[in-house]
Amino acid sequence: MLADIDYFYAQVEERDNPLLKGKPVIVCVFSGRTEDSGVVATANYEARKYGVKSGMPIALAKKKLLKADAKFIPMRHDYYKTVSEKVMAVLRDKADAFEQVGIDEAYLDVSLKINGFDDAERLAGMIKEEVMSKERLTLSIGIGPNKVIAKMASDLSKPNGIKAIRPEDVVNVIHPLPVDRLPGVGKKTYDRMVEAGIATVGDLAHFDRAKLVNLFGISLGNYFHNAANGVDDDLVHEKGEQESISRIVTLKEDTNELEGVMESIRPLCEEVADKASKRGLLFRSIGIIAITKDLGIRTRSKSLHVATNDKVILTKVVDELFSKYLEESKVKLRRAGVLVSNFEKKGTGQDVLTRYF
DNA sequence: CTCTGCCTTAC
DNA sequence: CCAGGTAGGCAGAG
Repeated sequence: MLADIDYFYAQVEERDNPLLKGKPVIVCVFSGRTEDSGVVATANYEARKYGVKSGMPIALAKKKLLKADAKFIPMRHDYYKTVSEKVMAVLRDKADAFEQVGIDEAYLDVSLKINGFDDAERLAGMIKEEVMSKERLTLSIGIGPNKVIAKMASDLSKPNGIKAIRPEDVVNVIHPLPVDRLPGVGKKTYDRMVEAGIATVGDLAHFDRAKLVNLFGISLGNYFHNAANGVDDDLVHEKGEQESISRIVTLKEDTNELEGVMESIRPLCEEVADKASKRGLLFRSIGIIAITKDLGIRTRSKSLHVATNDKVILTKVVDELFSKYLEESKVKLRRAGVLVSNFEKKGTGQDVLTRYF
């Protein structure tokens, strides 16, 4: 199963404020640069009727909703996180294997506790009821013989639905769909596929596997071929440790000056170092993220010889990386960020003083 | 094989 | 008109 909380952030806001019911609700990330700068995180279905979508500039969403009584609400990420944890606890409890994906989705392997797809549909209904009674939230649940099919089934069931795709129906259900409904096919890949004459999932299924590998690489090429044929042997497994920690901000104004950037960046170095320390992690790679005024993304990074979590070292390396970057680049920066990765668990890595004893 | 930089997806 | 955080793959250079 793939269980997905419907229009999550906006649904939580509706739940907590009945006055919002029936109105377009848009949960926004305001960047603080101007009154309306920022993007839409989630919109409820009322707002979607007007063409409002996740990732859209808030200013554009407001334009589309000029004549509607729409509510624009600032995102409360920490709160949604705690709500998510409660829902996930219910879901995890129902599965033999569990894999959370993002804040509002999870795969549940329930093969061992059900007997056939009818039974799985009953279980999905019980899960939805339990989440409704405990958290007052609706879910959509897709059921299939593997993860890709379960995911596609959940998309077809939204909102507040249950849909099972049985093995014997897989091909008939997915082959007519446009190829970008296959998970992993985004805008860029879709354009390339259309260029190659692939418009539907069925087209993709019948496309030569070797050619797909040529076009998209060995890993993606084989994934596309198998998935389009309803085949996916990816296991449902609990995610491992986090592999990177990053923070990024929008600058007050576009700039090309080191001090202007570092002013905004230094607090982020602190936060990142603190977060690593809190988790008992030492990082060996330090990176910067630069987003130019035309929204292009540049990154620079550097690996250290010895892992650290020292914010002074972090800040100094970040300063050097930005200094070097700003010398090379001409375009002004709109946003800037810090990333650390290549973690070692504190205490298990090499200890310079004691290692040789 | 490692490091680096970039691309792409997705929530 | 434009956030923020994380993952994973690929390619080129060393």
